[in-house]
Amino acid sequence: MNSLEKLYKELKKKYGLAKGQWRLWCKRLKTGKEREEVVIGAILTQRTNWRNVEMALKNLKREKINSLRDIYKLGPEKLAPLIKSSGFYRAKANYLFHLAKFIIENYGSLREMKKEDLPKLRGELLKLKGIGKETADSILLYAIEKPVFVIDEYTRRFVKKHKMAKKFPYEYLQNLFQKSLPRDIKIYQDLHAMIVLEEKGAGWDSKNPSEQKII
DNA sequence: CACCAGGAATGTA
DNA sequence: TACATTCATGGT
Repeated sequence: MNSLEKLYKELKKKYGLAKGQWRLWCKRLKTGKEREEVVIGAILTQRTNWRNVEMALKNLKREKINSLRDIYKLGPEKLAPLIKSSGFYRAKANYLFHLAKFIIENYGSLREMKKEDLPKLRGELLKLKGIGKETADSILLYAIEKPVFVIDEYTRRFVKKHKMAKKFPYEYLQNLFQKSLPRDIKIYQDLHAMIVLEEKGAGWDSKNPSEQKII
């Protein structure tokens, strides 16, 4: 067992089962609706805290905008004011609209998207404006359920803290995680989620645990 | 008013 | 390829 697998087991002991509320969040991904919300959240949360994203999501729900298809039909101009609280809202409205448009026009749904292979999907997502590696991989791992490890600031901190590497480019770290772990979507999701909890320190928002940001 | 929030795109060597 | 700089906004 390598050192990363050991860290994984330790985190699991700490956050698994007893304190495993975050598992509820993962289970909710079973529904297509929740997976679409992951896509929406992935864009809205860029350079913004999750609380502001929640307000935006609430606005969308109030207007009955619950799916990527709804966003596609709505258009960026009408979308922008609804997501104002998430910051950078004009840019994000465009990013999100074009992402929804891409998914709906080319695949129809996330479920259909999953049938395509990972490198092709990743390449397609990265071509879209406003979608970089972290956002693309978040969508791939949590919404489409492809085995790709997400590297974010929390992951970088984690790597530094445990002296797992001396350089920190995205692909290098991604490869480090993927070659040290079984190629398993669930493990990638679990570990990434626990790293976020661990590095974030604060743990769960007691008022609203199910909405805790993980991706 | 300063600073924060889990990025992305572009420039540069 | 890898690191530095620029851009983009509401909330507190």
